[in-house]
Amino acid sequence: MTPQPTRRNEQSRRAILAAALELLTETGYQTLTVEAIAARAGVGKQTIYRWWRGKGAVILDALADNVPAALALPDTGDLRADLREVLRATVAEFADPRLSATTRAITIETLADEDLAGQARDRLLRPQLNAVRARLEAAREAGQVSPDAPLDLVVELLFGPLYHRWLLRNGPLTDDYADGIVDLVVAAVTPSAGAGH
Amino acid sequence: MTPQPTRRNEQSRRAILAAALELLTETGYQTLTVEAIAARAGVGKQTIYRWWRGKGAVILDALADNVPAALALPDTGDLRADLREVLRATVAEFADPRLSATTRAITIETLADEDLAGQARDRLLRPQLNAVRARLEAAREAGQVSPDAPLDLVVELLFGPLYHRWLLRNGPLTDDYADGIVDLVVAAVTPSAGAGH
DNA sequence: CCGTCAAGACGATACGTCTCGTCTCGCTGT
DNA sequence: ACAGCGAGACGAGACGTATCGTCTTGACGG
Repeated sequence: MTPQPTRRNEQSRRAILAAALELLTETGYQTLTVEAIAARAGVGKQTIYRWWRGKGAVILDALADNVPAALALPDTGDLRADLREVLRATVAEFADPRLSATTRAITIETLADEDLAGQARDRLLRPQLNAVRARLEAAREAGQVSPDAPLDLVVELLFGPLYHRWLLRNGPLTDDYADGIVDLVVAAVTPSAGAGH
Repeated sequence: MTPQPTRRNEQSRRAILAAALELLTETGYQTLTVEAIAARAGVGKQTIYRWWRGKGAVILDALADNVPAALALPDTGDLRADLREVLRATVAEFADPRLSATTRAITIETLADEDLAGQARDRLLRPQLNAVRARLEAAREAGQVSPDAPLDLVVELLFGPLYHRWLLRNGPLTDDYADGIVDLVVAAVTPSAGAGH
């Protein structure tokens, strides 16, 4: 039933993932088919279905391969400036149609397929969120953030509105928008403001 | 080319929308087909394609019919309590598998089809956000919110994290989570805290 | 008034196309 | 020889279009 991974053809695997990424950026996710991936990769369809559950799993694998396991934020000592930089970068990524299409593709798959959601969360989303959380922890130790601020929640407060506006097309994604989010969140967690309940 | 709306059969229209909602809750969005809607409604396929562009448009119409054009939040004078109630209600809706499936369906369609995104935004999302914004304006006039707080952004700060966690399945949706968001946002906009940049 | 009639939406269904995922071939490398 | 491989045939099922005869509607003439 289950194929033996030791006999797997590494060349075919790489060709499939590369072809999937190419076709994704060329034609978009909706029109992407497993047969097209197989043809582009010079591979039989069955080789894809033998190792993946479908096109969603293939694309997730392809995207996850290009994401470093652990990434770190800059730490200039100025929390507001560092957060602005991260959110502005995310805004730029979402505003770029090419990159946006890629991210949107895997998000659709996450919505539709609960099994893939876990992998997408762990391999694509969490590394980004954890990096921001680490920066917030450093700020907390520096006394710039209230000691009892729920940092996981703060991270979601930063990225949640961004994803919300992007996914639901609820407005333009600009640097001013990113800065506005940062200002509000920084105000919420600044010690003098009393972020605790 | 375009059919005349005056000659439209109201019974068929209602039967189609009702059948779409029924099948949506019974079998889910992925397995939902236009042919099944037509069969359940006792209607020809062409009658659906005559008035809608596809199953996404049908479902959007069906959902929008059940949403009041203008809804208002409770105003007890306690901003924090009122916001908690709204976010707790939203959390409950997202946590309920039945209701969640319905909302998720139209969200998928919004992701995939840009034309539908506008309608979904105006008919489903905006009424909810505007109601919260109106409550925030009242709070601002009462001096509970900083005069220069960007209210549209504040609304997104409330709902963004909720949608983010729900769509990407990034954690459990609980009342505590809703309360935590409200506490942070209230801290960000409270006048003494200085929400301005 | 009321019968006639054309326009057009209706239910029903056949049709071709597309994609999916499975299955079946030889072929190849170990 | 055995298991994965490229290639592609195959059935299932959904899509969107086309076409059938029927039914409703509203305008017009007697």
